[in-house]
Amino acid sequence: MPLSPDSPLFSPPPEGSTPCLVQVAVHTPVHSGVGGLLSYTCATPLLPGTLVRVPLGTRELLGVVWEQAEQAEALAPEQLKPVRSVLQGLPPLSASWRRLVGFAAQYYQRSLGEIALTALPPALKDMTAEQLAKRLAPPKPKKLSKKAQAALAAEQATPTAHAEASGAVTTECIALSAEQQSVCVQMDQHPGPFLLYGATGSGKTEVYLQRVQQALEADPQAQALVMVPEINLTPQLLSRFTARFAPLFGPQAVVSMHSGMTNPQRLKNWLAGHSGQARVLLGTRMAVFASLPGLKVIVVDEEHDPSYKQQEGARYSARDLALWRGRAEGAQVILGSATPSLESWHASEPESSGGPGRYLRLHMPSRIGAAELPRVRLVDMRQQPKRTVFSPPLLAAITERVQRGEQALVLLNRRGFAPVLFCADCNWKSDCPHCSAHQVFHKGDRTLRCHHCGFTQRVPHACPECGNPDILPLGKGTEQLEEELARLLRNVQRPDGEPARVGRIDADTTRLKGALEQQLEQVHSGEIDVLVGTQMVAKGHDFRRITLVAAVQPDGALFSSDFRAPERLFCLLMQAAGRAGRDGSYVAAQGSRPEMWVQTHEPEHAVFQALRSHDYPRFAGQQLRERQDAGMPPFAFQALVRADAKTQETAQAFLRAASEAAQQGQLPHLDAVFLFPPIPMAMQRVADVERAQMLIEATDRRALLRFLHAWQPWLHWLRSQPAHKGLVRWLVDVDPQSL
DNA sequence: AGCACGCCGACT
DNA sequence: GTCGGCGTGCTC
Repeated sequence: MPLSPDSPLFSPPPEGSTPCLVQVAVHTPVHSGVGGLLSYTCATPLLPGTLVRVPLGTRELLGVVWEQAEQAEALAPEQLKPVRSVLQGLPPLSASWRRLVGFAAQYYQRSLGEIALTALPPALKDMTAEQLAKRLAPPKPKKLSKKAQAALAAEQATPTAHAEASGAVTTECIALSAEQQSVCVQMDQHPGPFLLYGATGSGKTEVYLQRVQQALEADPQAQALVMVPEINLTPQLLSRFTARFAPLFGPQAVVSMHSGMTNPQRLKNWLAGHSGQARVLLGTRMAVFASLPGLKVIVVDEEHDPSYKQQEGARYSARDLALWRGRAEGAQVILGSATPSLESWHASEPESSGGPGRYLRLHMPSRIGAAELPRVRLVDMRQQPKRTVFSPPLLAAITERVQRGEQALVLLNRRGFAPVLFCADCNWKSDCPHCSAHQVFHKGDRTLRCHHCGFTQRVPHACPECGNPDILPLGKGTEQLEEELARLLRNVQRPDGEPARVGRIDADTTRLKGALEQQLEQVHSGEIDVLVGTQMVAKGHDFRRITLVAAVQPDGALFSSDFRAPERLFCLLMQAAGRAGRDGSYVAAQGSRPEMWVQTHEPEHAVFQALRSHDYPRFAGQQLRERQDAGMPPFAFQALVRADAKTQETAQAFLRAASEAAQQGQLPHLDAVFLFPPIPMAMQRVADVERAQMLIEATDRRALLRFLHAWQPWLHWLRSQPAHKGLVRWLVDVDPQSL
């Protein structure tokens, strides 16, 4: 076929005077007139995925070369500026990475550049081509960090790990339980995605290790992505992965990525993933965007955890993107949880029973090492005197555990001494002047602190309204619980004759770096007998001698207006229960039985009944039926438009106007979406900003997305109107995780 | 979103 | 006389 000059295949002869045109994604928001790809000139053609530095206004920004958009934007040639520099030496970001970014941008209603540039390590942004070249030059082998060495030594000391480390593929299943083996076999025979539904302590991590190892051994280029919900959970999983894989694939094989790292560390690990040097990348939700050219396995541990949803900027769900990425890149996705999200549970309902069967559900019901699930004891607080904090039977149970040398964990999801101070004479309450919330009384440093905006004051000596010197703490926080428990147990002795010791772990006691590790160590070493804590300690930690867990006041979540509150409470309690009796041989040796205590005013509530029978499937089934009847997710799709303003009325007026614009603007799929009226947010005012929201619901996901996309320009336009002057910001949250 | 430009109030 | 408040407007 003859080529004509205007054929797309025609490439002009390399005349020095005819520069090429490149499209570049830079960090600009969708609304700004420069929300899309920007055109620049360049002396030589550049491959898509190449990193460049380009001028924008007075600034010079990092950008990513994107493929040519279908309709080349008509811009006068003299308006175009040349690319300033090209970051040579870095392999271009792959087409699949760009597709992931493109999908996320479109799905979460953000600009390409915003997603692309926040997915890259921040250190890259202010780095010249020369600095990067220097950085890339020597791939010098570095020795293991002390931590990694210690972990390595520990794992090699155990015979099974040693056998596996030196063994070949064929020996890999030796240490696995029958359940783990069966799960691995099924994962061999099915492409996924999988929902690995395994009780806490059933050995899900070992399954992850096996699957990752198998993929890495099968292909020297293969890479794995392992995600955890919280930064606190990375160290222990990292040491386990490093111990297993460093001997097999080298000391650089396992790297991590989370927001607690310094910029140079993050750059280093990102480059390790991008270059293929790192075989396993372990991190928090941000890791889902890592450049991993050989990606073959994706693990999302504790997939139900709300932390996978980013709550500012681009509000993406790392779990959902992991599923998309796995499908797009042919990588096997494993979602793991003891209490799966209802979304995943529904998606894994087999077709044979009328479900969508999109994921394969694999069940591991047994705890490793003969550990049994804790017996659940519900204490009916209606039978207790008012204001009881520790019911006598719970206190007796804790006392008994301590006397036997066992440990107990007491959970209360509220830090500080008391959630509010109160004057009985004039009804004054310690309200935050900037938020619709109380200031919390912290006895330790004698302060009143707002947990929403951070506003802090000294505790007043008398009521600021009427001068009454008797102002009282109302309600209990972890600080007070610790104090009371220490008092109640002051005459209780451990088997060694020492008095019982009470400790506390929450965001206040772990503010300093390394404090959490240190305090966990105090629990492990037995220095502490009773640990009081927030949900921070309910997740993931491997306590060996805790045989009793108590949730003191879990009822609050039952009165939430959020339809997901019962699900979240169930997960939390189930996870907390999982902290009890993890070491089966210890429990057996003690001759005791692990217990989970729940003090509640509504013991007959479905959440507690399901907890008592450890029957997640029944609970999920019942919740899903309710959701289906009410037309809620996962049977409908939601988005939230939020407006922040100086007054609630301004915020709501903006949303009302937006709603009217949608009705009148001939937007696509208007008939397929339902716009609820604007309402104040549950936390209505934060840091002197009033917040309102409007729920959008649709039964068709694509219709919802297209509608939102067409709606955006109207929202931008409205914001610039004089009528909405007081508006501080607006934002769209697709698949909101709390309402 | 940045960042400039620009036009009004209280400081040395 | 300047420093600095943040309101508009532009960026390939």
